[in-house]
Amino acid sequence: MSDLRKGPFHLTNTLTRRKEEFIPLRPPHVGLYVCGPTVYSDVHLGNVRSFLTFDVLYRWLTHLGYKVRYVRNITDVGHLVDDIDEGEDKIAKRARLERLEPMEIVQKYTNGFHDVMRLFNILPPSIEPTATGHLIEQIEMVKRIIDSGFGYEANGSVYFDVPRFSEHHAYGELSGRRIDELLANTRDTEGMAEKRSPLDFAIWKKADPIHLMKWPSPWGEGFPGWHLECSAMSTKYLGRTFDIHGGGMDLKFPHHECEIAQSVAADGIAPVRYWMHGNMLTVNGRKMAKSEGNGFTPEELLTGNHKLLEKGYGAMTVRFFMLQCHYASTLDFSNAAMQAAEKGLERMMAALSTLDKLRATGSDDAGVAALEQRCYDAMNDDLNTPVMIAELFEGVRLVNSIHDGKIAIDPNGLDRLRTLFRTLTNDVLGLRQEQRPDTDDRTLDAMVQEFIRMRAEAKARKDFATSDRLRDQLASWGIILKDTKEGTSWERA
RNA sequence: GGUCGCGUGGCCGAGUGGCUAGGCACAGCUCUGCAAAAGCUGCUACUGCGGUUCGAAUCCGCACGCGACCUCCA
Repeated sequence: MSDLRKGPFHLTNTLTRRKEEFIPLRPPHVGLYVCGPTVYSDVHLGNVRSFLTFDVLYRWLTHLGYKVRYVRNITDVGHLVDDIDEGEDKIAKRARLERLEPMEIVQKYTNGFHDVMRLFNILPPSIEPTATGHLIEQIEMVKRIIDSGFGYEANGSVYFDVPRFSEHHAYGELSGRRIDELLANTRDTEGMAEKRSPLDFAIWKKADPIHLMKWPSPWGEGFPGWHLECSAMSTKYLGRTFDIHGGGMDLKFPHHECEIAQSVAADGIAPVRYWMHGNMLTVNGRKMAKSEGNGFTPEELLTGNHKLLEKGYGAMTVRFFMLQCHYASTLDFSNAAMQAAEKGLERMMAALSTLDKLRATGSDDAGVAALEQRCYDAMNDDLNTPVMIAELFEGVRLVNSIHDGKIAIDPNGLDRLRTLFRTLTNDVLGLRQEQRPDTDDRTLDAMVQEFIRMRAEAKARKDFATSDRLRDQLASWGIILKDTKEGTSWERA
């Protein structure tokens, strides 16, 4: 944990709405829970942003030396489509539409989700539990809630008694809601006859005979309520109280508010010490969402085959683009911003490989120690990736200047610079060279190298007409040559 | 309607009561046979109107504009 000396880590706790020093319950262990996807359709770029935010958190905590148990669930049952009482399970609905067994839907979109996570270099969690795999834990939790007096059964379903709970505990603390205001804003209570209050939410739902996904329980055949799985599974793997719970801003209410209420009701203790919420990705100022129809899938992003996309963009470009904005701010997607990110990432990755060629000839560290400290300060200040990236660009300038012989650095400084750069860009930010199938193609590379050789020969005999013709020919195929002291390299336009 | 948040230079986006990120774009210069790449230099912004202060983009109030949540959503 030597890195912890570089300063305390602060993060914004959305429960207190303040930036707080992060002190784990049982150092060096950290318990982290993040709400995962509901696997009934393809993930879109907005989802990716959220998982990316917590990926960086996970990477940073790990880098600081903490032993992180990172739990991110797969929701494979429980979300209703329409109204609270009349709705159909999302996965069951999808299964009906696609004429598949519900678990086929679950598997299909879970696989897709994992593919996307890999594409964006988002690390897998330590545990990835599913709701259907934890029915017993959920049923037990419902029992505890009933026993504590905050749950009641009605016609085979079990509801959480919000008004009663709020008489004893602070319901609405996380999202800043007041129960009387919530009641005043309640819409029509049609079809909610079973519930004592419109604010109550289902923790167990009775399944009608044709329902596809259902399990036996003390209250009859049914399925767990939507908020329950996170509470049950976080308790199982991280304990009744754990360090950090993350999720998208849009889950704050009611999902996370309900989680708190359930845990307090069942176990008598607040489940989470630090709540973290990532902000939304927007398109033309509007939240990217399935329901808005303004989302696109990673595949469309890569191919550029979508009306919002002027061209295709690599996964690493997107990752870099997102990291240039603080996680708590909204980020607007635009082609101009993506193209700027593409250029910036290229420059940074180029510096990373230039680093290998540098030689230490100086007598001091050229400011590397100070640069390192600024990078750590930025990350320790609520994961301020945009500021750290700004510092890294100062590092890029330093690398290039050393390469050009304009600045000298001593061996220790160079070592430190290499370690710093590789660690922060690869391990912490999770950036790597964009996977460009074309440039990885050995045949293509061999062909281009032959052109480069022919051009070098032409240049050697000052036949610039020929050398330029070769270069222009490559350019017309989208291959750009770059002459350096070490020779000529190439890249895709 | 209720709650919360935002409004920064051509674009994207950080940010602290005073010293005023970074990327992209643009312009000039250096290097180079030319170009690209790289380096250097320039471009000095903070919605409007009041107020607090020696001093505010940063604090307070009002106005305007935008968004999120209040129903599933990362």
